[in-house]
Amino acid sequence: MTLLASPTNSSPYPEMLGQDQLLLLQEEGISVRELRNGCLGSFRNLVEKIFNSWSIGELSVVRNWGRSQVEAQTVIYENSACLLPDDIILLKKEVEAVSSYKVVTWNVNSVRSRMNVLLQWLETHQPEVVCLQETKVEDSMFPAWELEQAGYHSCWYGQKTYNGVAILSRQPLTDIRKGFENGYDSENARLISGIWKGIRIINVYVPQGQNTESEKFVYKLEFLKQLFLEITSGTYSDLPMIMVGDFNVALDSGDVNDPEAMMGHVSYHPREHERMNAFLNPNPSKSEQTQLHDIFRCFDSREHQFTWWDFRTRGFERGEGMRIDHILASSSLLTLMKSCTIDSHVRGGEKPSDHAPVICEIEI
DNA sequence: ATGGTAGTTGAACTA
Repeated sequence: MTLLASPTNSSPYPEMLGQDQLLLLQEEGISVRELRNGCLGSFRNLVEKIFNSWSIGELSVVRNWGRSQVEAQTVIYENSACLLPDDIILLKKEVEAVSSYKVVTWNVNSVRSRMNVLLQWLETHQPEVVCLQETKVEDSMFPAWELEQAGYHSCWYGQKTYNGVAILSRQPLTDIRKGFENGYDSENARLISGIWKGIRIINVYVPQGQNTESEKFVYKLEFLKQLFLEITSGTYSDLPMIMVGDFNVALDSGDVNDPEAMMGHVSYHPREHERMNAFLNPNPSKSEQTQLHDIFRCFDSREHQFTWWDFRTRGFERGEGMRIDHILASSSLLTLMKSCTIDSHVRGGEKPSDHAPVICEIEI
């Protein structure tokens, strides 16, 4: 798979040490004295390499004070550090070039009014990619500078008062796309995507739909249909994808408070489920990458794990909400996903959004 | 069945 970075296996030592010594350096460690004697080239160069590796944590130096009974100690690197002949140099084994990253979706219900909460949350959770919905800010006013101070690049697609989406990331995304490729619904800022580590990150804010008799419900269904067309078009389907956002659809009976009461109402309606199933159900005509999965349900089968609670009914305090914010990912990413959680804690905090962040951890 | 709250923009709209 192209998204996997090849592990870096670049020891600086092969040209200065024999293969046996290199192996010994990793397994048991070698004393500075022995290294000097077995050095193939200039010992000064070798020491220089050792100091460099030491300073960046690639090796450790163990001092045993002439192999006396005194307990050996690991010497912390510092500028004035020196090596003694009996010090043992131990090269840390090549750690796999795999890291864990948090990818987040969060309907912030106005990014500007949520700025303090958002910055605090970023500081605490250190996510890699954060997809925001309902930023409610036109592009010229997006708080990119403050987010940059917090260590995040941003791309955004907004409008005045309503809607608006943005993606924050430690590394800048590439090939950023705003809105639908075919021009559908260009007056509403509800869709943005970009490529991160060979994965297309798609961030969407699906219309809420008001009620099933409303024109807005028709719009919601059409939007979901267009979204499916968008991601199954040739220009998206080559890369694995993580599609996240506020879908305004609870997928299953466990995702609403009272399924019988909710059935047929907006956000829990068969026609909405039909549209969502287009993404989730296996379909031989779909490309491999557009077969998506509800990542939260890969890890957590409990009922009532909500991501949204109504301000008006004091839903959070009453424990009544819906799971309508989702992280969907391609089949090919499933084995890389390590967890998926909802941070409902922040929903109970100061000046919360009505939605909680959903976090997945991916190992790449 | 209604209205409850929050956000934005300036009395009405969306969620």
